[in-house]
Amino acid sequence: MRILIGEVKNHIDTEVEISGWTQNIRIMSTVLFIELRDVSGTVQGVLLKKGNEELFETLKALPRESVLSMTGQAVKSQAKIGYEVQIKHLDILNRAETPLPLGVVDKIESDIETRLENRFLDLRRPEKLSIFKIQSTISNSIRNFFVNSGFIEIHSPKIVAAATEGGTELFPVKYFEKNAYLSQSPQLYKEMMMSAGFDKVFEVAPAFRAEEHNTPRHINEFTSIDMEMSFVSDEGVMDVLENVVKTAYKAVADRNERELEILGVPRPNLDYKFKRITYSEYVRMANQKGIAMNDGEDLSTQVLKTVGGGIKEFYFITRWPRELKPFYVQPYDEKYSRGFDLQFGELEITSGAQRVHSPEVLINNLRSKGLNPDSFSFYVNTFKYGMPPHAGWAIGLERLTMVLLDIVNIRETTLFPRDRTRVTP
RNA sequence: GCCCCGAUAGUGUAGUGGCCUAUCAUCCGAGUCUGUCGAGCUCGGGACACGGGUUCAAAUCCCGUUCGGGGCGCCA
Repeated sequence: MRILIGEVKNHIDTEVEISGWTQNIRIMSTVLFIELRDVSGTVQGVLLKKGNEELFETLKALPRESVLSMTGQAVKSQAKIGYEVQIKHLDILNRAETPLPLGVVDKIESDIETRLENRFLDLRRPEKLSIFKIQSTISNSIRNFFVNSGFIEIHSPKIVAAATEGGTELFPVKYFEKNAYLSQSPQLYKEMMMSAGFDKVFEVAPAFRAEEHNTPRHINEFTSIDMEMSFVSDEGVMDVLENVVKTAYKAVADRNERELEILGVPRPNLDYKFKRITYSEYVRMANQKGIAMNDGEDLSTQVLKTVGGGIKEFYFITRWPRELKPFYVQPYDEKYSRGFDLQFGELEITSGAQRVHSPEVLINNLRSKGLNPDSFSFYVNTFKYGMPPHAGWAIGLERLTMVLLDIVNIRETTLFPRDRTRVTP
C-alpha cells in the first residue's frame, strides 16, 4: 500500500511503497540516487548497479519529473535527512518529455510569465505548494469559525441581471435572449437573506470585476469571503472580522509549521488589538506627512503608501465619507458613513459597513448615486416588508494570503490568475 | 485608460555599430567516476520576438507590430 513520502520516517526498517515525481537523479559508477517528491516531501531512493544492471541503465535515461512508484526497505543512512529507501522494485508510470518548459528544482527563478504559462510545473515547487496549503488552512478555518458561530453558508447566483453596486465594470454574459453579467459581489443577495430572516450568513465564492487594472494587487476573478449579520452595527462586525483574521492566523501557525518554514515566513502572531482610525484622522496623518489633500477626497495609492506603509499591522479605517461609499452603506451623519476598510499597511484587505435598512434612505441613496431604484426592485422590495438592521463585510482570500505570507503579487496567491491579459491556463 | 521599461538557446542571463561563427549558468545528449545529496569531471547540442528602415557593417541605432513587466488611475 502506498504511503506518503513524509511518512517514510515512521516506517524505518520495513518495506514501503511510495510514488511521486523524480526531481533529480544522481548517477555514480556503481550506485544511483533518485530524489522522489510527492505532496508531503522528498526522499532519496538508492539503487546499486550490481545485480540491477538493466534497471540501472533505464533509470540513467529517465527524464526529470517523470512519475514512478517504488517499493523498498526504508533504512537509516548517511542521507541528509537521515534515512532513505533501498529500491527493490520500481514502476515507471509516466515519462516526462524533455526538456521541461520550466525546471522544477532549478536554482534560477523563472519570470512570472513563464511560471504562469506552465503553472502546473511551477506549483510542483514545494514553496508554491506551501502557499496553497496555507490558503486552504485560511479558508477552512474561516469557514469553521462561521459555522461554529451559527452562520448559515449560502450560495448566491453568479449570473446576475444588474450591476450590483454601480461603479465597477462587469463582464457581460449572453443569457439566452437576455443580457446578464458575472457577479461582482454577493452584496445584494446576502442583504436579501437578512430580510429573509437567516440572521447570519456567509459565502466563499468567486467575484468578477471587468476593470482594466494593471497592478500586482488586482485580478479580475478573485475569491471573496462574504458575511452579513442582522441586528448588529458596524462596530459589531469589525469585532467579528478581527476575530476571523486572528482565527485564521492561529490556524496557520498551528497547522502549517512545515510550510511556513519552507517559505521562510515567521510564525504568524496577532497579539494586538486592531486600531480603528477614522478616515478623517487618516487624512490628517497624510497632511502631517506633507501630502496635500482635503477631507472628502479618496485615499490615493500615494496616501495609503505614505501613511499606511509605515503601519505593518492590521488596522481599520472607519467613518468613510458617504460620497466615497456605495448606496447601501448606512450614514453616520450628514457627511460620514458607517463604512470601514480593514487594511494591512497600504493594502486593503476588506471593506465592510453597517448597511442601510430603511427603504426610504435606500431609495434616496440610489437616486443620489445616479442609479434607478426600479432596476433594483428585486432588492429594494426586500426592504419594504421588514428589513432588520444589518452589517457585513467581504474579505479577499488572495489578499489575506498575501499579507500573511508577505507576498507582493496577488498572482502568486492565485492558482490560475485571471488578470488583464490572461485567460489561460 | 495614461506613463515608463523590456523581449538573446527549454530556463535564467552577458552584450552599448565591426573584436558575435553571441558569454556564462542551468538544461539536454554521450562518456567518466566506489554513496551522492546544488554530486564532480570531459566532450557535444541548443538562441538574437516579428516586419520595415539607417549603415560598407545591426543582437546593438530608428519606426511599426505583437507579447510581457513596473508605476498610476479606476476599483476591492
